[in-house]
Amino acid sequence: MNDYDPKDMEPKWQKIWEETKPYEAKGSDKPKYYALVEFPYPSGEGLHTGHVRSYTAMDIVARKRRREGFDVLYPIGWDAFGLPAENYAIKTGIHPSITTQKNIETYRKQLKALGIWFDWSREVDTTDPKYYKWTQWIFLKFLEHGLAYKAKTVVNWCPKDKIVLANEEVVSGKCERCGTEVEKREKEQWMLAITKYAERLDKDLDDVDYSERIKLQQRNWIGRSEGALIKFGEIEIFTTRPDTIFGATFVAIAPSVAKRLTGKDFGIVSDTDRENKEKLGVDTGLRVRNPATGEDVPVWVVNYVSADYGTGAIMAVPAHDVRDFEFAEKYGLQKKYVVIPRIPDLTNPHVPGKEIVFRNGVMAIVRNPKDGKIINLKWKKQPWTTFVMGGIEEDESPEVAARREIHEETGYKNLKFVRILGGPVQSEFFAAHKDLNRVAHTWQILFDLENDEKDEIGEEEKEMHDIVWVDVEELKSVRLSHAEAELVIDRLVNGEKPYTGEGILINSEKFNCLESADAKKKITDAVEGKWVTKYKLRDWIFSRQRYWGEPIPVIHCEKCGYVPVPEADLPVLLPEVAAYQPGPDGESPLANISEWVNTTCPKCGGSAKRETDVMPNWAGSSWYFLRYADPHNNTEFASKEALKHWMPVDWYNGGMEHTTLHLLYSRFWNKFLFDIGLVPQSEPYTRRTSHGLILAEGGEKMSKSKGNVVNPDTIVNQFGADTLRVYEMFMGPFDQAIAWSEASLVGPRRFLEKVWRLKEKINNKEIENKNAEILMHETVKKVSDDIESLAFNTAVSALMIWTNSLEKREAVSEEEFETLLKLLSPFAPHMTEELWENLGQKGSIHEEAWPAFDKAKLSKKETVIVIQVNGKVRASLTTPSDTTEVKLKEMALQSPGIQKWLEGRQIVKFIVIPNRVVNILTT
RNA sequence: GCCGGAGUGGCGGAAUGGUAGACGCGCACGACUCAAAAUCGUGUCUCGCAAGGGGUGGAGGUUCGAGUCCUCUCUCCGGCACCA
Repeated sequence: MNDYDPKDMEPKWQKIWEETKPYEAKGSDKPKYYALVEFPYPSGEGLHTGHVRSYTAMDIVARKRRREGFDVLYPIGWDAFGLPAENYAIKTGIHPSITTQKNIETYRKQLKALGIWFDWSREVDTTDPKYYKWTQWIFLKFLEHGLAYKAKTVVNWCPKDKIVLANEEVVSGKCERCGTEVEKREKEQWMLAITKYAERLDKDLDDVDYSERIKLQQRNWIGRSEGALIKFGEIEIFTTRPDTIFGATFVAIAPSVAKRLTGKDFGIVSDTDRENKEKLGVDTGLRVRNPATGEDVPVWVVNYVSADYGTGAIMAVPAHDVRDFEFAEKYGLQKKYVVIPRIPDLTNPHVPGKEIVFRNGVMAIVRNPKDGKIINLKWKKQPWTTFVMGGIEEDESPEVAARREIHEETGYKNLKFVRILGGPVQSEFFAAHKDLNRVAHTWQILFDLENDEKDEIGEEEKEMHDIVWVDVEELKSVRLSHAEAELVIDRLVNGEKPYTGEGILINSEKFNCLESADAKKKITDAVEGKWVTKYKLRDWIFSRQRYWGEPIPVIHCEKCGYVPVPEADLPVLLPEVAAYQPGPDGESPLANISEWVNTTCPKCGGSAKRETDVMPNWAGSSWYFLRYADPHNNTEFASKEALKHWMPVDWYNGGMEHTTLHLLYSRFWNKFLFDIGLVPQSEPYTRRTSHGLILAEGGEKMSKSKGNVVNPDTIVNQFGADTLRVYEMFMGPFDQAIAWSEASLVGPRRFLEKVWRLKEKINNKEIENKNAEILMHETVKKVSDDIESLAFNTAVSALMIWTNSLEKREAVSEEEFETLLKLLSPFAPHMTEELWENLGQKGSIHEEAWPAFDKAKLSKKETVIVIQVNGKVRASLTTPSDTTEVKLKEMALQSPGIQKWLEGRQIVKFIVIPNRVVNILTT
């Protein structure tokens, strides 16, 4: 009975498909569909479960598309340059290409055993000279258009291994291999000017269908921001907050900028890439003019400004920037408040039509240092509790005003000024006792009581309020009648923090009372600054001092400089080396082969040296999707016709971890090739989605070192490829990380067995009844829709529900069974093909048209209506669909068990939502 | 610190503002069996004998009705991080 056995069935069909090649893209007249997954790095560990997740998902999409009438391209290849093969070569002396080819063989076998229908005739391999010839060729195009250049950059250097390390080889500042502390070294490197494309890489995201989190992550990475370039004397600074310029009390510059300016080394090292680094700085002695205030301000060299963002110089505004604040506190530099928050009192808002009256005020926080208690005033005629407060008179400083108010309102006279709590705020409220709308700029000042000595206060004041002493904890629960109470208490408890938000300008001469947003450009204009856009994105360091990569096709000649290798001489082949160790000065191992390095200059014919750096392993993957269109072309990287036919990629699925590097790099290459007229679209991918990580059973990351890696082969052997595929689709939402669960695999396996057994129930009768037919059409719709929205888990669930229902029946019609198989076939291609054959069908189920649903057959005859009384479910009712409201009301009242809820009550209202709910509201 | 995402049974997870827990795993009981496995059936949020009550991290709010919308808050995950 239970004779479902994938062991023979799966290899059998794989062999047949291998021979009939149903998966090859034809380039026919049918509409094209290009489905793409990230090609794997063929590591020694073999395929992992994450590959299966992504590849199966797109396999399902690709199969569905084919059956919807598309000519589908779903290719695969190998991103085969990379460190593991090279490190293995250093250890064993085995050439990386041998290791790589062996691994590719394994991957191929594994992928085929999963029944994924890749177009194997279009395989690409980035390490194949026929492929990397064109990677080199594209590099020469970059060079030709001035987008590849040499520059000195800082690299990670392991002094023991004498090797330049990739960032991923540096683990908490140490060499991953030998544990030696990594040093920073300057080195001349090839760069690609991706920053020239920053604006378009950002803006063009508007027009592509990437999931929001992908777009967001790319935008953050590109880091567009607008701001002003403003000259402080000879120093030009960049700021996004020109509205705070009146508070710029010094200028901070990066060490290299200081050196350039003064020729001196101040012993400060720029260290902007380490977290929680203590801020350090030295006064250069230079003074420059703040163009807004006209005052001279000091110039400091600091370690927290980096030379390569903006201009390497900033105007420091301690009152409104956390970093400047921290630095100014440490070195005792001046702080000036120029932007204050607007705090409208929501419980007591401005009354429209009433006069608006402005005042400068103070709020005095009077503390008894003995017990830490604070004075509150409890007002007698108004429901208010406040601190001591009042207006600042002409010629008064805030402190003097505060002392006067304290004396008037409390009688205390011996007070010690402690500190200003923070910058003033603008509160906006309706002053009921004066019948006016108040806009107040209020300083908060903390005083300690020196002693109890106090004068008698006036009768008038006494009548107004009582004095209450409250400790800080209680303060939080007192409902203080200040809009800014929360801010003030925070400043009192946690100390001052700079106000970095936008707000209203003060102390800014003619710009006072403007809003920040408004003031930014006005001030920039006034100081003759320039409004500019900046990006965080940096140019791409394109050199690697390694062996296993594409040689950079450039020759250096003493006379002619850097000369591109002529196109006819491409590819520059990776030479055989005796050892894979780096060169004596950390160069690539290629530097050790003098007969390869020494060559002649293509320009002047004199002696010259080859570039020994190779490309990063991001190079080959930056354009592989183009090569798939025309993988065997020997004269072009891909023909224009082929590109025009297949590009753009309609749907590209891959890992979230490639969002910022690979995805951005490949968009950049594609845009460049578009600009020089070699590819047809500016954006390579129409739609991009990401699958979630598959974690190990305990929720940790799978890793070789933890020994918790699940090998797909084991699962295929034990359960079959179809079960593995269905399981991975069913396990949870596709875009979320999820833990592997061996125990849960039996569910999908049982489901497939159940489908398998259904064949016993087939007869040729019509579909049994209307409900069965509805379920069929519902399932067709649900599965079709869910595949499009990557909701594979609920698609499988819908198939299970239908299967369970069919299984309970005596007999199943042929139409139902065939439809079920068709829907299931992209998920479980082998067993459905087998069952299809058993049915006596000619040809492959995978060539059958995708099932369509009939909209008219989706609507149910009967609907369950929920009856609520006062929002609580009290009964339910099966009614013909689309019963009218009036009828529903009637039926609801008559339905059993409802009357008792209505006894002794008056019905106030009916809420009737047809086909859903009747809610009866009573008194 | 900043920017995202997520918190629902024993577990993975469902749920256009309309019966919370679909589907699957696990578990319990039953059928079949000499027995077991497999399979099938029934049950499985929680308190309660029941009638009913409570329940989607927590506190408020909007609504006839909130897992879903709004405000605040806690926790976890991801990304960026002295970016001016």
